[in-house]
Amino acid sequence: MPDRCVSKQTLQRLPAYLNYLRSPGGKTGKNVSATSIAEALGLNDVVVRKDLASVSSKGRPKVGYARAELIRELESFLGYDNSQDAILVGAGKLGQALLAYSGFPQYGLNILAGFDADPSLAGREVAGKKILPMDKLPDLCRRVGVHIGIITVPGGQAQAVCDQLIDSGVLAVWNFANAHLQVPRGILVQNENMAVSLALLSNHLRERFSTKGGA
Amino acid sequence: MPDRCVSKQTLQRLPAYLNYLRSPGGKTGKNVSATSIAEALGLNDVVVRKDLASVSSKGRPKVGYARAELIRELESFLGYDNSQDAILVGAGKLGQALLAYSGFPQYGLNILAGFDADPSLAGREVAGKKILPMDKLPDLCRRVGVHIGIITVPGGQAQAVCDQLIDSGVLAVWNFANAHLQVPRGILVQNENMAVSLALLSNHLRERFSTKGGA
DNA sequence: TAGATTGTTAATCGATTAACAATC
DNA sequence: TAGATTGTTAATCGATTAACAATC
Repeated sequence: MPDRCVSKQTLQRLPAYLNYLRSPGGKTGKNVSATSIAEALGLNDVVVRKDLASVSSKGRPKVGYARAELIRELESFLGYDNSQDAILVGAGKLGQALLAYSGFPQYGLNILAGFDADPSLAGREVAGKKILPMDKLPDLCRRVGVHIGIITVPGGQAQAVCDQLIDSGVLAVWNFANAHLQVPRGILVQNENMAVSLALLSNHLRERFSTKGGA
Repeated sequence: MPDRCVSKQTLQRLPAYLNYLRSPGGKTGKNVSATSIAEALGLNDVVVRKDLASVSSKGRPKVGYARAELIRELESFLGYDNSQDAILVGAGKLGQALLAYSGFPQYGLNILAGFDADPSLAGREVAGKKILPMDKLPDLCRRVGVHIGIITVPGGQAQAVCDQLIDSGVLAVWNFANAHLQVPRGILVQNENMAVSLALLSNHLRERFSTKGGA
């Protein structure tokens, strides 16, 4: 069995491999080599080979990997074939967009419901998903065994919501709020931080212009 | 003047420092030390000190940094005080949510308009922002000098949209589509890839349960 | 002064890359 | 067989951490 413990870097590249293998744009033979994936994605081929080795052990010299099987192995490794239940807190614009996004099941995420502190939102539905009042949260989480919580509240409320989620049994938090969340050991916070992305974009533009102007 | 060329890792941490300094939760003295920031965010203090040194040179032994000035320096370094124009392509659910998001100006991003290939969307407004047909894109970008393009179309269309953006003068692409984009040298693609985040969440849960079950 | 804090220089760690042996 | 491709072992690179000197 391949090693289940991979580096964060590897884990971040695996979805790109899967995406490439699924895309109709790529080469369409029965087999696919790490080398060709590397070339298509602009990566070093040894990196790809090492990454694939942690997901599959079916690579054959000269032949490569069986495309269909590698896809299945990646999907399984990434948990796409084993859906996890999640709940979302904060049914504002972003929260509703996520509730309505139909692509998550494909990635093994099943959002059961949204929660919001605003009582006027309670009872509404977004894309067939109920928005419930906050006091229903602990019960639902514990009863169903929800382990993933999605935070889409304003930054100031994020920590309180996070604490509540963890109290209710959540083990992994997907945080869209611009806040640093304090959590106990063993709980994962995955920040989807737009401010970080924007900083990288802005820095790229500044560097480009300063280079052009300077040299 | 502090060094303008910082590592990607540093750049990713700077917004967290700024966020912490702005937050009312933190200590509220006139001065703030790298050590205290490090402690609050769970980072090594030398990392924070090195990061801050690339943004400011006003740190004083025993005293630390003047909070207000450090905030200004971070904002300036991150480009929050120097807004960049952007356009968005793909006015579906996610696209509309981003168009409507009122927090971007705070981060120096100003979305001028949305574009969509669907003619039935053209002419609509979302939060005061026009949705325009695709054929208006090149002209607007060039006329205004837009350098940032946001892609929120389905994966299959992302590369074509990306090419069009670059043709129209865009230098940095913020890609929300699940697709690997091929771009010429000098163009930045910043992927906001939900699949990657979900992979990290899913992996955490798997590891937690396998550890619990195994040992 | 004494001690907290800064900034720097050296050591450690981990990831990437390069070189190579194994194999279909 | 020959050559493409895999997987592994060693070398390189960069980031983090540790140790230390400087200073208000």
